[in-house]
Amino acid sequence: MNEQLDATFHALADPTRRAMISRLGQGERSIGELAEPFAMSLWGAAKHVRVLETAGLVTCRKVGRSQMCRLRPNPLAQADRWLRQWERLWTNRLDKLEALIEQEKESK
Amino acid sequence: MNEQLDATFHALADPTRRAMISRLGQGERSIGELAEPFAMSLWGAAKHVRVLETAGLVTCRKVGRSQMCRLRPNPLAQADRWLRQWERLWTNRLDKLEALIEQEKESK
DNA sequence: TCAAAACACAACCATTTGGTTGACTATTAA
DNA sequence: TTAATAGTCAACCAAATGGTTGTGTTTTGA
Repeated sequence: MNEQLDATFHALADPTRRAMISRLGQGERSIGELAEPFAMSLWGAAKHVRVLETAGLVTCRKVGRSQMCRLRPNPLAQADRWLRQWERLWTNRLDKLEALIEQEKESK
Repeated sequence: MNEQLDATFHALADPTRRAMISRLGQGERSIGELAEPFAMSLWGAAKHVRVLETAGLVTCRKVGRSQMCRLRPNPLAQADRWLRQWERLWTNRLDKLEALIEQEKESK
């Protein structure tokens, strides 16, 4: 249970892996496609994908000679829940959520 | 900017540090008080506090011979914003937030 | 059939992490 | 003044991280 949070936050702590998640947000991608934007070997990228996979953030399935990866929703929701616990403590105002969603638009 | 997210998620990826944050949610604590629940040297605990501090999650001020630490709100809000970006993509329903807040109550 | 593509795997490397200990400094209390 | 308390610091250690290369293996396309 706590290990899940460990793995999730650890997986998110690397900019390469966050970029991969962003990429996967646009749809299924192969490991090669995920590796391509980075100056990194294929095997290096595959290890990042493996971290995301063992953290439960991503699932992969074999399609021909490619490994197609896609996002899984549940684990981030758990991490988000943990964070929001503190946000609530600080703000004490739930309708601040609206303002955050506005900021999110311009940051993406 | 991205380094901030790196540091924040990395700081949160350790159960000891998350427990320290929980403790600090109840109010200011000294480093010794933060170390006490763990079977860990004082210096080990101080290093965890230093990670939280350099990630900007915590600030410390010297009070007598003690170092009093307390939470800072902003960085977690940024991490939360990042996570919610994906939650939105998956759910496409903003009012699911209410259900998550319900779950949060029983988990704490 | 045969070569290239997409990946798996082992082995290796440098750096970081999470932890320790022992000696030191500064503050407080008796 | 003296002794205990709270924390700092340097040095060290084992294990994990993030990366590489070289060598397979499987699948596809020509």
